[in-house]
Order: sequence, then structure tokens, then C-alpha cells
Amino acid sequence: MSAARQPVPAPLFRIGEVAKLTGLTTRTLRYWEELGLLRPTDHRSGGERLYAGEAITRAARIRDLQELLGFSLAEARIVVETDDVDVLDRVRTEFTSGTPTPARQRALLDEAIVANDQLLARLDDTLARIEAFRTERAEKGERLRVRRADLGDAPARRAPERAATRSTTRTTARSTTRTITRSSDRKGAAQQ
Amino acid sequence: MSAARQPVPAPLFRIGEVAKLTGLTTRTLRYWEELGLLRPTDHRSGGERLYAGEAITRAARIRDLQELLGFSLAEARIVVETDDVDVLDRVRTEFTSGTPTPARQRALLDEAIVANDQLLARLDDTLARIEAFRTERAEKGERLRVRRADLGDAPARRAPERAATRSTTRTTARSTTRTITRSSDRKGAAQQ
DNA sequence: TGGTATGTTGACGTGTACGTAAAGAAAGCA
DNA sequence: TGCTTTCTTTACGTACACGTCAACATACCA
Repeated sequence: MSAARQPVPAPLFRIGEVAKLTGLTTRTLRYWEELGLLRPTDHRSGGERLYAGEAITRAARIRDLQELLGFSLAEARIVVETDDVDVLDRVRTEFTSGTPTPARQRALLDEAIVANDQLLARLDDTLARIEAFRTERAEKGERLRVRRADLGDAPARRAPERAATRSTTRTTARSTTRTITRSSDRKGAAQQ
Repeated sequence: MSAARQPVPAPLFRIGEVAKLTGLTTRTLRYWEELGLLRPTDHRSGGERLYAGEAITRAARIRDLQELLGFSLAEARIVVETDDVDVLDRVRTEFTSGTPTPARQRALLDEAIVANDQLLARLDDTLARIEAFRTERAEKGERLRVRRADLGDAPARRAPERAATRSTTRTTARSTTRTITRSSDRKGAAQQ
């Protein structure tokens, strides 16, 4: 709707800022760049990296792929590359009403669709497995609690019962648990 | 004392059999033992490891913790150790009606309960994150499909059956997942 | 009884995903 | 302008989770 003709200063971030915003380290950002996962949109005269805001969401996606699905960075690259297709495609269409390469564009889109579907399937599979695991654990918790009740008195601990139906609600519940924390979680954020 | 009257041959497995049943390698099984995650129930005269059937389910749990939650083996050990408590506890109660150490047993149970609750919270957190990710991806899939439709004709492609990563034949894609249905997602949209 | 398969304990190798200096250049600020 | 940060590249180090021989002992089966 708005004509973005003017040099609206798109916010660019230095690598340290990106690191803070994403919770990653600068080393990680450079490493990911080295592997072709996350490229800065620009470099300054001095060679300094400058990232667009989009890079931050992209970084978050990569982290999700890593942590949630156990993807290697090589695998994650494939996924985010199809994102590139998507973005490029959208950008192109915004700038030029006519499609630049019709057949080519269709091919790229098809590719992206397939990749996305595969990812979705993978997500569903993982979700199903985790839910099964969760059910098992919930039952185990029940059993444990019954046993403890059978043992009688002792400090009456409250039963959490927190999670009821976590559907679309994005429980921002930062795991306050400190006993079991992932070692793979980098020390990046304000934890600790 | 308690009479283990009949030498009912509890099925014991050699390490190679366990490997086949679990899909792990013998190296992995020995490594896990080295870290205290999975101990054979017995050794034969020759020093050969013998595993009970329980070890197989335990191995599966450890794998789940690894793959589904990204636990390190050290973290996984903590979890399965509380399982030990559970099992030991149950076994004891089965064999001797009287609780062997009342206070101690309560403490162990409480510990196990807390650990289990923490794990549950972690599972819920991960589930929520994956579901959010899934929603995002489903929407992206919608957008991609719309774009492709806008491009008109072209061969109506079917989604290739190829799995992205290794085996993963378990792509049962049985959507037991709570359908997040914001709009019209549900993974069924895939595959034409 | 012997051959083959399977097991055992080292011990070194490997890939991934970074961490951690080091040495110097550029940016930001008073 | 000078000082302090932040950045750059280069390079070696590291932790985890195994893989992969090697040399040898034991188990199973005809």
C-alpha cells in the first residue's frame, strides 16, 4: 500500500547486536555464515557485517530446527534455503509486477512446497512422538503420586497440574527448572 | 525369605541382540554403560554382558530423551536414574509387603516426582514450541500454494515420497496432534 | 572338536558445533 | 584527537557421542 520509494533506513544491526537479540554468540553467527546459513545483508567499508532484521527471525528458525528437530546445520541450511526462495519470490513480485522467469519460478515454488511439506511431516512425527512420551510420563507421575499417597503423611507437596491443554497458546513458560537444563543451550542469554 | 521358586528363565539378551532390537550399535550400548546409563543385569563367566528385556525399553527412553528433547547423555542419566528409583521401589513392594525404609522411601519418591514433573514441564514447553513452529510452517505452506496457484497451470505435482533424512519410515503422520486449526491447516493439505 | 560368529577391553580416529585466544583494524564517544 | 569498544580474520582447542580397528577370549553349532 505504501510506496516505499524513499531510502527508508532499514534498521541494520551489527553482529554484536544480533548476538544479543538472538542469544547466540558472534562466533556462532560467523560460523553459520561460513556454512551459508545466515549471511549479513551488507558489509561496511571496513568489512563490518551488517544484518537486516530478517536475519534475526531467520536465526531463530535455525535454532528451532536445531533444538526442536535435532537438525544438523547442513540440514537446517536446506530448509532455510527454501525460505530464501520464498522471500526472493515475494520480493520480486513486489518490485516487478511481471514474473521474471515464469517456468523457473514455478519450479522453485514447487521445490519449496515439497520441502515445506516434508518439514511439516517431520514436525508432526516429532509432535506425535513427544506426545506419546508425555503421556507415558504423565502416567508415571500418576503412579508415583499414588504411591506416595499410600505412604501416608510427609510434607504435603502440591501437585503442579500446570499443563492442561496447551494448544495454540504459546506458553512462554521459561523452564524455571534448573536441575535439568540442556547442556546444548549456550550460555548466551541472561541465564545464570 | 521370598522364594524365587521356579527358575523362570527371564529372557536375557546378548549385546548383539539388544543392538538389533533397539537399532543401536554395540558400541553405543557399551558407551552408555560406561556413562552409567544402561547396565546389563548380569555378566556371564566369560564376562559377556546379559541384558534384561527392561533394558530395551530403557534404551528407547534414552533415545527419546536424546532425539526428542536434545538431552545430553549426562542429563538423560539423571532422568533414567529416577526411573530406577521407581522400579526399585515397585520391586521392593512386590517382594516385601512392608516398606523397607519408610522415610527414605518417601524421600526417594518425592525426588522422583519432582524430577518427573520437571521433565513433564520440559515436554510441554517443547511441545508448545514445536506446535508454534508447525503453525508457522503450515501458514507458509498455504502461502506457497496460493502463489503457485496464482502462477497458473504447470504440472500438478504430487509430493515425492522421499524422506528427507535417513530411514524414518515411521512417518505414520497419524495426526493425533491436537489440531491447532487456526485457519485451515492440518497437515492433510499436503500431497495434493 | 573345531570353525565361525560373537563377544571383550583398550585405544585412537572422526564429525559437528562451536569456544577461545591472538593480533590488528575500524567504530563510537568524550 | 585519543581512548575504549567492537569488529575483523586466522587458527588452534574442546566436548560430546560415538566409529573403527586391533588383539584376543568366549559362545554357539555342525
